[in-house]
Parts: sequence; C-alpha cells; structure tokens
Amino acid sequence: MDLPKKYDHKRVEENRYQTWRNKGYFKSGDKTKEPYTIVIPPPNVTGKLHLGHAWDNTLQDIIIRRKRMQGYDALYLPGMDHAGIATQAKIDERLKSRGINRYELGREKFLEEAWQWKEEYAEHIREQWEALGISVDYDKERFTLDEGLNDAVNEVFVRLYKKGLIYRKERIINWDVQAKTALSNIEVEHKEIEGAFYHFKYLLENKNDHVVIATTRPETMFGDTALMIHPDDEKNQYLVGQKAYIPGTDVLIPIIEDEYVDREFGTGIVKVTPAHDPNDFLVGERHNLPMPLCMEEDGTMNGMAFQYEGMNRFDCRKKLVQDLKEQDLVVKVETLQHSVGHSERTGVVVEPRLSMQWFVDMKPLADKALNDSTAQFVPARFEKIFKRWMENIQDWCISRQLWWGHRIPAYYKGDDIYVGTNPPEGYTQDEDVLDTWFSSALWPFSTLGWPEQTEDFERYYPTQTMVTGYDIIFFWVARMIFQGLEFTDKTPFEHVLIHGLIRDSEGRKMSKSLGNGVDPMDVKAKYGMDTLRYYLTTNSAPGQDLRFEFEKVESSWNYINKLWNISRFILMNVEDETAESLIIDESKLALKDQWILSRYEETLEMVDANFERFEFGEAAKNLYTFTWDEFASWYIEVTKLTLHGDDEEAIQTSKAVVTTVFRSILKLLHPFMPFVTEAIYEKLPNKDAESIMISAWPTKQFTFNHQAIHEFKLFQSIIQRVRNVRNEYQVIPSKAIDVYIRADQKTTTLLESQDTMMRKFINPAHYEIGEDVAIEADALSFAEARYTLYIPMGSLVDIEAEKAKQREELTRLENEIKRAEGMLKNPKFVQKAPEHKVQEERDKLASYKQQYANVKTRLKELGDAI
RNA sequence: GGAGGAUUAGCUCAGUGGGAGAGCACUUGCUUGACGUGCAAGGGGUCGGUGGUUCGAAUCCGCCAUUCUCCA
Repeated sequence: MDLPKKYDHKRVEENRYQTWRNKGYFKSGDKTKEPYTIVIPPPNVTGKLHLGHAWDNTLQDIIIRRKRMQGYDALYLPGMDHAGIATQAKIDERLKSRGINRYELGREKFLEEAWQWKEEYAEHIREQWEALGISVDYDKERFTLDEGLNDAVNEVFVRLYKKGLIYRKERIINWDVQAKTALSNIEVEHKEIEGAFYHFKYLLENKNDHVVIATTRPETMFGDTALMIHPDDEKNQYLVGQKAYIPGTDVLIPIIEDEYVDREFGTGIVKVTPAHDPNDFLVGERHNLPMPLCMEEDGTMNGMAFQYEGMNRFDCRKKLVQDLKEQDLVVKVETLQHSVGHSERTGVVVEPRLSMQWFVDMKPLADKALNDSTAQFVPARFEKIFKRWMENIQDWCISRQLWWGHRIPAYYKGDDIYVGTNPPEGYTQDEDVLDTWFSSALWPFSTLGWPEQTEDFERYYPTQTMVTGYDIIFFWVARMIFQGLEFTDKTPFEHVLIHGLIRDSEGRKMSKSLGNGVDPMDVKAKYGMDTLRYYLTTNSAPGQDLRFEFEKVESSWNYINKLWNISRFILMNVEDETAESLIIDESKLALKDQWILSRYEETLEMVDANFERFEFGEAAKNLYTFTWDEFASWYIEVTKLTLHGDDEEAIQTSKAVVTTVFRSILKLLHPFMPFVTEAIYEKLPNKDAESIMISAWPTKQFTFNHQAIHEFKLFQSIIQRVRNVRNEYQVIPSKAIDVYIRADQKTTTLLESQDTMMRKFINPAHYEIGEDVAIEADALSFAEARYTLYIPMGSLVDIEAEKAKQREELTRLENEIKRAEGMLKNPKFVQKAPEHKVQEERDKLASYKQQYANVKTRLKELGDAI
C-alpha cells in the first residue's frame, strides 16, 4: 500500500479535473434521463473569482453532482457576464496605462480591445472553475454578449417596445459623473454622510425684501426656475406673482404655488430645480417651467453657473457659499447627517440629472411576477423581500452611456424612431447600450437558445434551482422572474437557494480597500480545494452570512485527513478482495455489522432529507458524526478484533461491511469533496463505476435492525463506564482491572456473546457476568437499568462517598420517575401528544424504575438502610 | 420611518414543539499495528429580558433591549 500517512491534497487533486472533463462526465444530453438544470450566476469578466464565488459555485456543484449520481441528465451551464461599467472601466484603465484614452481610439477599436480583454479573463475564470472542481458542461458555455444572447436581448427589447412597455423619455435619472452614464435606482447606494443645510436669502425683485430658502446642494441653484409655496399658505400668499433673484446673480425666477410643498418644513418656501431633482422635475412639468442643466456630464459646472463654469460641483459649492457669505446672502449653515446616493460602481456621489433615457414600464411586468411566479425561495423569508420590492417597483432605466454592451436596437432619422433589427436606409443607431442586468435577466433561457425554440430550450427550461446571494435578489433574481414569465410564460426556476455573504473573521465584508480579502486559490494551495469546499458549504445555515475562520478550515482538513486514514486502514485490509468477494451476505451479519448497517441506513435517510431541503450543513453534520464517532471510533475498532481473529467467515463479512459502508460514505460526501472521494474510490476493490462522480447515489438497501442498535448501545455504555473509571482513577489501559456485571439471564447471554470485544475494550483481570455474581464491598458501582457494573478498586474506594453517590442517584431517579409519571398521568398529554412520544415516556418510566431498583439493591449491599 | 436577520459553551456557529449540540480552545491520561493533524475520558451554557399560547417552548406569538442588513 503506497498511501502516505497524511492526506496530500496536491497529489489527490492533480490531473483529476482534466480526466473527468476528458471522459465527458460533465456533459449533459442523455435523453433517456430526466433533466436537472442549474445555470451558473455568470461571473464578471473583470477579474478573479473570490470566496463568494467559490461558495456559490460549490453549492451549485453539490446539487448537480448529487443529481447526476441520482440518475438525472444533469446540466450545470457555465458562462460569464460582460459587466458593462466594471469591464469598461478596467479596459479604460489598461488603455490609460498605455497612454491612450478611449475617445482617441474610437468605438470600434475599443471594442476590439474589449473582446481581447474578455478572452484573457474568460480563460482565467475557466482555470478557476477547474480549480474549484465544478462540473460544468463546457459545451454549453455562454457569454452575455454572444450573438445568440444578443438576439434574445433584441427580441425582448423590440417586443417590450411594441407592447408599449419600453419608452424613451426625458426624466431625472441617477447620473454617475465618473463613469459618465445613467444608472438604475438600485445601482445607487444610499449612505449617511455629513452634509449641511444652507439657508440662503433669495432677494425679491424689489431687492428690499427676501425670503429664506434652504438647500443641501447649493451648486444646483443655477438651475432654479421658480420658488414655490403651498396654495393654502396664507402667510406667504403675498409672494405669489412676485419674482426673486437666484442669490448672487441677476437671474429672476417666478414664485408659484404647488401642493407639493411641505408647509411644515422650514419657511414653507422652497426652490424648484427641475433638471436636478426628481420632485422638482414633476413640479416643472406641471407648471411648464424651463428645465436647464447647470452641470456637465462629468460633474463640472457649465455656463449657467457664470463665474463657476468649469469648476467641479463640490469646489463650486464651497466657493459659492463663501462668496454668498461675503454678500451677506447666507443666513445660516446647519450641519446634518443625511442620506446621499453613491454610485454602486464607482463610489462617487450620484447626480440626479435630467436626461433622455430608455425605460422599462415595470408595473405590468411586476404584477405578472407577483401573480404568477412559482419560484420557491429557500429560506422562504426571502420571498417576502422579493415581493415587497416588486410591489413598490419603479420604472427601470435601462440605457447606459457606454460602449461595452448590447447596443440598443433603436435607430433614428430626424424625429423618426425605428425599433428593430432591420433599420430602413438612412437611419442611425442609438449610441447607447443596455444595462448589463437587462441581458442577465434573460440568462436562464437565452443561454438555452431562446428565442429559438431549440431542443435545449425545450428540454432544460425551466431550470430547477438557482443559487445566489441575497445581495442580488433585486438586481437579478427578480428580473429573471418577470422576464421569464413575460417571455416564456414560465418561472425560470423551481427553487431559489439564497446564501449569505462571506465576511472576514471579525465579521466585516471582504474588500480591496480593507485588504482583508482571502483568495480561494491561496486556501486551495495550503489546504486543498476539497477542504475549502467542505468548509464553505457546511458552516452556516441557509441565508446566513459566514465568517471566514482558519480554525474551521483546519478542522475541515482534519476531517478529510481522517477519511484518508480510514481509507488507508480499509485498503490495507482488503487489498486482495474483489467486488464479488465484498458483497454482503446479510444472513451472516454479526451484531456490530447489523448495528453499523442500521445506523448507516438511518444516516442515509437523514442525509437525503437534508439534501432535499438544501440543508447542506446538516447533511454534512450527519455524515461527520456517523463517519467519525460511529464508523471509525466504534465499528472499525471493533472490526479490528475480527480481522485479527481466525474466524474466516466473520473476517469476510467484516471486510464486506466495512468496505461497503465506506464506499457509501464516500459517495455521500462526494458532492462536497469531489477530489479526495474520487482518489479513494478509485482504489476500492468494490467500486461500482468507472468514477465515483458517475456512480449511483446510495439508496436504502439493508434490513434495518432496531434491536441491534439497542443492543450495541449496551456494550458502548459499559465500555464507556469502564474507560471513565480508568481515567478518573488514573489506571492506564494496559493495566488490567476486575470487572463484575450483574444482569438478568437475557442480558448476560447477550454480554457473553460479545466476550472478545468486551475483554479487548475493558481489559479485565477478573471478569464475571451473571444474575448473582459475588460482589466485593470495596467496589465502585454503577447501577443502570439493564445491569449493575462493579469495579473493585480496593483501598481507592471511599465507601461513604459511594453511598452518598448512590443516594444522590436514587434521588435523581425518584425525580425522573415523578416527572415521567406526572406526564403519563396527565390526560391531556396522553390524548394530545403523538403516540410514539407517549410510548417513549412509558419506556423511560419502565427503565427508570428498573434502574431505581438496582440502585436500591446496591445501597443495601453497601450496608445503607433506607 | 418601514422590513428583515442575529442574540445558545471562552470564540465561531448549528439546532423551529418532546430532556441543550459541533468545531476550535481548555483539563487529564495514552508510542492500542489507519490517523498524535490522532486515541480515550472530562469540565464548561438560568439558550438576551419579559409576558403569553401549549400537556410540553431555545424552538410559536406579543413587548423590551443590544446589534447588523436592506428599503425609503
């Protein structure tokens, strides 16, 4: 046997992925099977995969590997996202380092650069998928800008336009002054920051009186086109019809009335800046006010701002306030904490800005999604979050002033618009591209060939499970649902498994600026990918965040090392066996075999149930305790005795059972840790497939034996008692001690049947079992229901302490009996509780009574009269 | 302002109606022929507080506290 004592992940993982891939195991397409589909949330082609991807992808791979083993035609569809703003920014950066800016280069050349970038990063991402071990079908790989996906985008755009659900209008949108593009509402992150309320004097036309107006964005005052009061505001009525000067300028603006004004707020007089504020824009529309912009696209002031032209907006604010102070036009400046929108992409403060953009009219789509979605969220609470968002939906700004993306299929000639893919002569195409999420929203069906009714689309759509983080429920999941329902009449997936975010060990988000990120490839290098996969997917409950802790990564490694060593033990014992010689003959099973097979069946049932509920942490825990605490610590230890004995038939049965159970453990663990389970599986003499990843998922197979479980527990309890005494009294295992067990005939017979095991584990000098074994006085004793155990320790035994201990025990049992009797005497309990719970209580009561009697007997032996 | 999560052992977290669990840390002992990254035996928790529902509550409901997140 050439297996090293220590699990070596490098050796285990080497070449394995390539082998799987070359063998075609990742491929879908077996028409004889029922399909099961997961599409990958496409990573951006901007950089490396982080721990969040590793977590997300491993969850998908766990589901798909199990389904593949269960006999489904498993399709795990890979792909990537062009990520408009992010990628374009990266390419800009790269060009900048070569001294080029994109405008000099021109759109076409820029796109050539972009595609080259995409190829490089796609390759890099595929390498990381390989490292992660995810079983994606590369034949089906897609990219959001692929021709077919572009067809889907155009189809959707044109159809929504014709339906009147896409429109182009001037609206206040969120403008990113760095990326110089519009953003959708959800790409804006609201942060509480320190700002100020600036109270300015707006001089009236007569220049003698003034009104005080407060604003948080003084620099936009150059775009003011009115002041406004509430129609019911009697105090300020005198102002209506008058005009006021924008502070520091000669620009006169009218004073109007509108119900939008909040009379309770400040002086009850507000300014209207229609091109720089969404509410003011509505006022402007109602009153036909001019809507001038006072700022350029890059956030610098334009000619409307007079002497401030060319200054950036924040410098302008500072200088403007200073200048107005000098002119005595500033009443006061109050600092305040307020919520300010920041670009989710570039981090800069978002500028509300009037702009002509394309929008999706969301109401009808959202209503359909609310009524017809059949997506089941796991955990269910995320469905509420999805619904609440859908109920309060706002129109979606989908145009972006970028080059990298799906160009909008709209063409103009003068005032004419043509929307479609075959523009008439003389029309020029809209310069803008669509929001990246517009194409991501189609991902579950565009990747399968839609709008063509392809074989793949017919077969694999709708998909079964979508796995993603709660941070993109709005961005992505919700949009896939309404687009899926609108264009395919189906919810694109049955289940949405939502996981949390990975954080550092102190609970902070991992980020570049904090430098607290952990690269999955570094973890893989040190501990192996199986360790990372197991760690990531088994240490949190669904929907909960996960703190990255090396201690737990290490404990995951320890577990794999344990499996490795279990395999060493088994393999060195079954080297000469074959698949046939390792078939279990159920008629020849010993107690320990029946016990482990029954416990295995119980474990299998729990594991399967937990997999179905997407409770991977629980499934893994079931397997962990079964493997380590029962299979390794008990079954293998007991089996060593058989293997070292001379009962050939028992040896053969033991080998068959140990190898069979272990093979199943490997299979059940394979979705978590594909590499090491394959490495071990391929060495098993009883492997039942060319590779574990295409072997059959275990199903119930053995006769379940409650009695065996009950009986084996008896041995465990006695052995543990004796070990405990050895520890308490510092008696080393190699020193034999006397052990007496008093038990009824039935239990005595049972104990005698496992004499070898008992003698091995308790190492007795004198060992006696029976209904009336003679007991020495100076013995430690343990009265249980089924037996009383005596360990004579000579002078080490304090008789008085023993008496006290037994009396205490008696009191405890009295209470237990009282408790159980109380429950059973309660008619409500007996009537309302499930029958098996009532029976459980009856059994407990009987057991306590038996134990009580045994303790009393022991007290009498100790000469204690009660 | 609205919604949701979290609060359980020293730390990080599981556990959703029927006698409190894991990993790590801690204590004691162990060259047991798979593994000292191991084996064996332990210690450690009024399950945030409070009221309610129930035969029975860490678990369901109300209120309060602390904390995090999302939305406005």
